[in-house]
Amino acid sequence: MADAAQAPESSDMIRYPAMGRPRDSRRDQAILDATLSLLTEVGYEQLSMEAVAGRSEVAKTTIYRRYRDKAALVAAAVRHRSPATPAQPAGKSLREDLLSLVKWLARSIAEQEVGLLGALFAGMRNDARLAQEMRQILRRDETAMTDGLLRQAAEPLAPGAAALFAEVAPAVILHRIVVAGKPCDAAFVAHLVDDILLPLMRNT
Amino acid sequence: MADAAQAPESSDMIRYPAMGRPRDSRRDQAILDATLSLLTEVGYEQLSMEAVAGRSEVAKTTIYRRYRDKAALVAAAVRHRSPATPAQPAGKSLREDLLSLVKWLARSIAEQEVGLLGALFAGMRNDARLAQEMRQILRRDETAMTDGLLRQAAEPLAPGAAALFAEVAPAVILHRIVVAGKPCDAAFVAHLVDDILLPLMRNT
DNA sequence: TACTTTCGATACGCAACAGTAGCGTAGCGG
DNA sequence: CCGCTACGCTACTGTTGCGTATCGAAAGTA
Repeated sequence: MADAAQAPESSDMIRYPAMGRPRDSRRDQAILDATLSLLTEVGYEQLSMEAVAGRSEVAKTTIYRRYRDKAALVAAAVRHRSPATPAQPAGKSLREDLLSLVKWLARSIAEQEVGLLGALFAGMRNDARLAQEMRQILRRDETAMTDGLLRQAAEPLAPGAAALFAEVAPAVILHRIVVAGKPCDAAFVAHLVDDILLPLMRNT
Repeated sequence: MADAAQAPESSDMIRYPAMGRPRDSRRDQAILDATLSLLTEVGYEQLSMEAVAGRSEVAKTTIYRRYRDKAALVAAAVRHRSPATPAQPAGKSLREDLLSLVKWLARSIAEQEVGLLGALFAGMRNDARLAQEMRQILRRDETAMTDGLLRQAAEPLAPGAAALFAEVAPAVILHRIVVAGKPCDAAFVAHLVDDILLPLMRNT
């Protein structure tokens, strides 16, 4: 049992053998970290196994001993990604809660999720399974966030309000970053909260 | 003057010489059409010059005679794209107008813009100029749409209402298609109009 | 110690693709 | 007719990148 916990063995990972020299778990970690960071930086197509090997300071053979091919490696890295939960603010007022939540969300999307989304766009044509996996990951973050909002809100919220928030806030932020190409500064965050989110959530 | 009109010569195009056999404009058209359709199908990275040559039934040399490289070809194709304006509905009620407009917008995004956005994601890292060009194209469609809405609306609209529509509607549609991975069916269109857009625009 | 497996290093084989070059032919203008 | 260019075709160079093979050394286990 304890041994099994030390060898996580995601479903994409090639089975760990019982005999001989054991694998180095620090190399497991280094490979996944390098894959994830490169994925967000350059996207799926531009991600090369050689680059992963270089950044993780590991021989290419060491990667292929663990993962069958590039798709399996990327899937494992995405699955391995830590959830990234927002700091829960002490709910003083609904507006303050939303402001801090949207500010965190904008940072999170700009820094990480845009890269993942690029990979999603590119990969969804070639590998539907990988695309589905990424959608799951992205949704996991968003639901974790709205759950916290619903639990700690300063005002009692209608059940549909949190769902509306989850539907609208990430969408508008993403659209601004990618399509408009403008930064999500403090003015934009305030605009999103005051002109869009608060009217919607109070109206429900 | 008339001759200049027949030879559009976009800025990415290699200059058309004054002597010798003239270029065939049908080949110009076929090259740009093939490039654009392939771009929306497979994205920028996966777009190969060989595929463009094959689909347009043109030799690869004929492409390189016109465009310096792949980036110039794609930029010219994107710039050449026709605006795709929505059918303007006879404004019976604001809700009807919004329903038909959102329905058209959802179809348009699902069929074309997702592919262009994929190219945008991929290209924005390698070629900032190309990314800027694509943003311009995408915005051109959206502003054309909101202008029509503001002009023909059944109810008088606040000046901020059309801007809110342009900011929220494409964002939520895109988010649903890409992140949620669900189709924009009639139920979703009604939900978007009744639960999000109408409350927002009436409140302004 | 014998056996098994990991790990790094390097070199491959293979395919895809960008971009170029040369050749022969087809059109257009002077 | 002559000069110029477009066009298709084929072949070619150079690069990139996936995935494999091999070898020797290291590190566990029986």
